[in-house]
Amino acid sequence: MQVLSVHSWPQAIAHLDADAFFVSCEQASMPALKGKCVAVGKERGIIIALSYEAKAKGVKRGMFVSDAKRICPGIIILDSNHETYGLFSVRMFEILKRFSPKIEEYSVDEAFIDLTGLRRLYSCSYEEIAVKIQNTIEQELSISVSIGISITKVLAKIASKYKKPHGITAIPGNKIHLYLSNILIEDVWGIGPNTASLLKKFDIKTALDFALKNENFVKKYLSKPYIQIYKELKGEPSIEFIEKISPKSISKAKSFYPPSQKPEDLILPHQTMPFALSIYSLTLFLIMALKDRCFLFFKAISLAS
DNA sequence: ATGGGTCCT
DNA sequence: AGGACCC
Repeated sequence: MQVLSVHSWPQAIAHLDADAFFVSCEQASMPALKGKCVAVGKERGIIIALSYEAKAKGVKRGMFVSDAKRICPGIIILDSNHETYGLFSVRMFEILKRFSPKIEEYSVDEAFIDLTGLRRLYSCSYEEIAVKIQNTIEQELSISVSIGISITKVLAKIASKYKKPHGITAIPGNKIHLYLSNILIEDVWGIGPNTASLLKKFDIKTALDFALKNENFVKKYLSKPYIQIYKELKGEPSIEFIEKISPKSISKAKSFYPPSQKPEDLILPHQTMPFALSIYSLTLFLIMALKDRCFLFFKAISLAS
């Protein structure tokens, strides 16, 4: 089997993914819930997050609460509390910033951490730095995380998912092929159902099958994002590391049931009022928040159907 | 499933 | 504007 990259660590990118984040936050706030079947999503009647104990009983995300209770009697269903999750998230990123100045906040519960060159500072391997990060978050926040380390973002993503929950997986450049052969093409970050089925027509079933194609093939059939993924799978960094997440737009959208046919439909039904109010409060919020940044302006406040 | 995003063509 | 993909 051929080697995709000869160097072990030309750079070291970690991807951190919290385990069952929303439920972990609830369990950290209410320790009596630890080790139990717990889910979040009571208010809408649909499960949006669940503990590993509940997953083991076959409860799935998107399930009706009523079905979850049937499959898993005794499951504790909680209202979601996004403000709390946001606070845990902020504290988690604060911890990460103690380990490296270069952090990408990818979502509430995910981050990329550039660890390149930090082995000397910590006098240990990249994998051991990841263990220190994992332990610190565990001790200070009572949140369990999984961490993957490799030489590109796409490979770090694969690594963090490789062992979960509470896993640490390091994929050095000279061992990429050993891991990619176990990864289905549809499980690669950025490869959705459409692209996966296209690639399967060319007999590409695993991430390794894709990485071993020649570049001309990839350029012939696929667009830019997929060429980047292809390069990253081979160990060549192509996706930019984004240190600051500043939203380019803020919007509020809602669908109407039944679909609106005429302008009055958007005004008359009383259930559209909360939407009108939220647009109004969003506008007020933006005016307050952007007051002293005169280069920002409203391009559109839209109603979507 | 749904709602909020990004990037690319 | 529409498509594909992400969490």
